[in-house]
Amino acid sequence: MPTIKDVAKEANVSVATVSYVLNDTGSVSDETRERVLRAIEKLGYRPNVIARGLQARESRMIGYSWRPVPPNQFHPILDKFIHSTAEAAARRDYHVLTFASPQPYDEIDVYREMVRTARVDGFIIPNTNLNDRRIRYLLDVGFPFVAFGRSDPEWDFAWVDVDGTAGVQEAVNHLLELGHQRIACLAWPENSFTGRYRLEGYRSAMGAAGLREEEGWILRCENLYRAAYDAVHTWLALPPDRQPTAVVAMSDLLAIGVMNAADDAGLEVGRDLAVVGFDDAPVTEYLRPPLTSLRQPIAEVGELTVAMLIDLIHGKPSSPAQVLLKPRLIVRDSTALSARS
Amino acid sequence: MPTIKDVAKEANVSVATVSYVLNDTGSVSDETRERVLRAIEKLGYRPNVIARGLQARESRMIGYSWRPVPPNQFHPILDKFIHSTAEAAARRDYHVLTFASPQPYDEIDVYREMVRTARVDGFIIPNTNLNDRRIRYLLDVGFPFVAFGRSDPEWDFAWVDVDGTAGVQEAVNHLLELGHQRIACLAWPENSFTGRYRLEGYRSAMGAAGLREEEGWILRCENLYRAAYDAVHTWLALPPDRQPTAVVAMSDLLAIGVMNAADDAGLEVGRDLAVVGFDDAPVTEYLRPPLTSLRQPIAEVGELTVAMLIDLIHGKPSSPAQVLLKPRLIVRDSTALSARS
DNA sequence: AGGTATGGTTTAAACGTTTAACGCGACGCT
DNA sequence: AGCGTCGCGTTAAACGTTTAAACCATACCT
Repeated sequence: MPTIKDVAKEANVSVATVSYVLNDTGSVSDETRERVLRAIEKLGYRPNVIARGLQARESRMIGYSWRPVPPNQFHPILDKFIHSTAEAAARRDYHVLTFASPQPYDEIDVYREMVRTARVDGFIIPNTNLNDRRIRYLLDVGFPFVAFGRSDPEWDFAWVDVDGTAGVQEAVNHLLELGHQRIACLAWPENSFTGRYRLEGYRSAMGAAGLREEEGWILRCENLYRAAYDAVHTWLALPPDRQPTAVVAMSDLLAIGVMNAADDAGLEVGRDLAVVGFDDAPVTEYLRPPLTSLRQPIAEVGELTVAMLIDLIHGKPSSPAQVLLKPRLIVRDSTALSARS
Repeated sequence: MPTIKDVAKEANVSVATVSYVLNDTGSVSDETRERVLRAIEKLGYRPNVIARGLQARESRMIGYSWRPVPPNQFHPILDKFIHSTAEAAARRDYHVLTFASPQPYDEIDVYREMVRTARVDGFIIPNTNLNDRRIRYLLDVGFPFVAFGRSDPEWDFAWVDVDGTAGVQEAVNHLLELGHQRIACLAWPENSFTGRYRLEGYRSAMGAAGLREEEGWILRCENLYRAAYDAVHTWLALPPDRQPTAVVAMSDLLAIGVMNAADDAGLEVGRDLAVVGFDDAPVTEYLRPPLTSLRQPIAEVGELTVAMLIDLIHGKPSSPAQVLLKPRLIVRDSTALSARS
């Protein structure tokens, strides 16, 4: 690989002049600039990013890690998210370093190592939770990061999130418009922060419609197919006049569990039971019936996250510091067929 | 961030001594070593990887890029693959830089830029094809890489691949054992190299069973749901005694298209028509009926790819240079129910 | 004429490491 | 006593950049 010295020699100037031409700083005569550019062209020279990084004390790398996807589950948006962040970063001459998070308890070690060795200039933190240790650590050491998701309201940091409350509200309103009154909600455990926002959307939309919260309609479970499947039987054990005719699930995986259990119980999904999922995983449109779901604006999240992070890295305050994006309800047959009967 | 100089000052030695302690080279007395280690501990020092990289002329980064997943399609194994490579790399003190491939024609530009700026020490090249320009380029400039997938047989390079031929053979044999004789194949277009290997598995298994290749059983289409859906109607237009009772599809997405089309045509998948997919996407087990599919040993592919690549980066010849792994047939109800009737 | 801007260029230090080369005292051998 | 050898440590150069500072014409101003 040619270095800046080779270029300097070729163009008969000092390395400083070459550097000035490269960075468009200093003052260089047109004639010399031409000569340098020709030499660069001839040698196919490109500046070494490592050497630049040492001098500038930056790596131009953004760290991004996610927990391994448990077997039998899928990560509906990972590929889109990585792709959009990688693309957004590249446009600004940054790159994304994806690393695997080990188990939560020594997760911080990996972050700390990246910070101390100057491997990355900042982090994207997905999948946040209340009292998130990663966020706590980064705030403590004052290292740049942007979270995809919210955390403790008292903590002041930059984040981008998708408005689960508004999303689920929209889903519930959609069901109400179709004539549903007995709408159930398959929620996540109490400790899920994201789940809280989404459940809040269910509650407020039901309340706004003047429907009181029925005993047994809200069920909580882990994000597991089997748990969703079983939840349906709990609902079916309710007295017929109190059985839900529609279900809003916190994720597509749960929605699939609901759909299959309903099918096995002899209900026709979309007619006897409306189902709404969350995430709009690519497969939802191929399910029978196709699943109505809330699509997250992932490309936008990626772009924004990166833009904000790079501002922070450069010491700018990143405005705005918090962004809440609305998901979009994609209506398909799992709800559309359910009649206003 | 403390530097090696700070440590040296703290321990009252020269920076060279600190470096020797860090790398376990040179000869350092136990007493001095202790002193240095204490200083390192006290300051929380970790060597700056950029500075190390400049000195060693390496980035300890592995580049990995994939083409964006088209809308309405899914990448069944991306998350597992990235995770396993990231993990394997980290164990060897390397990291994975994921970047987004632009359109194929200027894809090489991105690779060339990474090579010239010394951003990465090597590449993982997924999704290979015949006459792959990325491979051609890297061979030409002699830059280390390992491909996930094969390419021109005349080209000599390191690769890891999953044996599509053996996989589809296993699928066909499984169907034969169940009593199927009229087995169709939904293949990819001629220009798909991976598709060729898989189709070859179909042909050889059929041949070995003494079944002649029936006109119209093999259909080719792009990897699109709609195309698979339509293919079923082509088969159903065959005379009843020549209609396939089983289908092997090149991907899970195609298999889903087949399942849905069969369902809509009044056939019961698993009984009237057996279906096999490829990839074992996480959702397959939740389909109705659950889809029999070929699971790729992704974790192993990731581990091997990284191990081989790092050997190459260090100038070792990487033994073995080519690895073919067998996929495993995961039998589910989409075939299991089809009776030997 | 002498002084001061100004434009174009070079010199050299710095970024944080590694490592070859050297220095030096102690030890063992003849 | 003189001479390697060895163990332990330091000095200094190097990796490929950027950039402050210095330098040197030339031109301009009084």
